[in-house]
Amino acid sequence: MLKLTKKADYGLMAMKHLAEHVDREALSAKDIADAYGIPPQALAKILQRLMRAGLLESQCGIKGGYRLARDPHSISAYEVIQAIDGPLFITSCTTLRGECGQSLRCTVREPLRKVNQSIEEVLKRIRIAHMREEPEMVETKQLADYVMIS
Amino acid sequence: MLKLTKKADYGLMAMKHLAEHVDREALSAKDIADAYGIPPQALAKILQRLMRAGLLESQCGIKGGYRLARDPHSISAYEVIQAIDGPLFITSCTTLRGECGQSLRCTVREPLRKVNQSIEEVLKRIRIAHMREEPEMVETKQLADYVMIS
DNA sequence: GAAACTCGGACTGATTTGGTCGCATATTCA
DNA sequence: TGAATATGCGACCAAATCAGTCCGAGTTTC
Repeated sequence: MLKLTKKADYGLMAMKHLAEHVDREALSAKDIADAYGIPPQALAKILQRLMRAGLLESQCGIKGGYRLARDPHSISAYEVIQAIDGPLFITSCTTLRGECGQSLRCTVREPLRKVNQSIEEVLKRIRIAHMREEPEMVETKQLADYVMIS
Repeated sequence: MLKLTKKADYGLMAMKHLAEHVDREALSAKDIADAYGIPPQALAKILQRLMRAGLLESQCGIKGGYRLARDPHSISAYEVIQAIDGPLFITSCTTLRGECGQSLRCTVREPLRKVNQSIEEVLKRIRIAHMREEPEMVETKQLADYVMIS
């Protein structure tokens, strides 16, 4: 129903948290989990995925933990979500190979692919450094005026 | 993982099909299902939902079927999806009541709500009358320039 | 060497999704 | 009038996905 998984939510929260503490030492998965009431083991696996995707640096051992691998201004929500949940497609029939196995005569695939691109672009524009409770975004109504004029 | 359900896909295909045959008699669920290889019973239930949402008119009995209740230019993809899958939220914690039961200190809810609005607007702009294989859409890259300038 | 971390697969229960079945009602037409 | 063909709707089931736990590693610090 067009929603993010909880894992993706957790991942975004963790990344935002790390972005707000770039100065500090590395933060452990438990530290972050406790701060938001997230199940620690669940968050641990999520952070490992973000690590493997190159978004985080990790340090093993006591005093270890995670740290952003890049400037928080350069990390998009899209990257975080994709690292956790894999590639996102709005159409349920689309696969990585790009084809629609189910209905050969599917006629909505192409228009929805465009929608998919729009959503991707929106998510790519959102950087974790910008995620504040009151983000300075251009009113979304305005943006809509630039889509589907045809 | 941010994807439409198959039911929503089917619904959009059916609506598009009906939009292309406004001139004809009412089309039965089976007619449409056969045209795209959709399980007839599954599509029947979807069409009933679209009917209850006021997007379709139905006629019982032999020679019966479905017909668009409104001008296809006035029906958005958003309406179709919402009629089938219910209200869509990008955040997994958001409920109809608007609150995040899980993590009280959830800090990404507000930024994601804005993303949600953007997606809604995009889907509302897409009318089923416009859904062609090669839709005339403004390049999505352009639209992204209007989001998140902060 | 103990403590506190990360690393990663295996596993389980809950929820959602995709689809079917059956029965009731409505309409057409012979 | 009654058979054929529609919609209307709830119940049901199997498969997939999601959310979360468990456990046994390896690493670093002290």
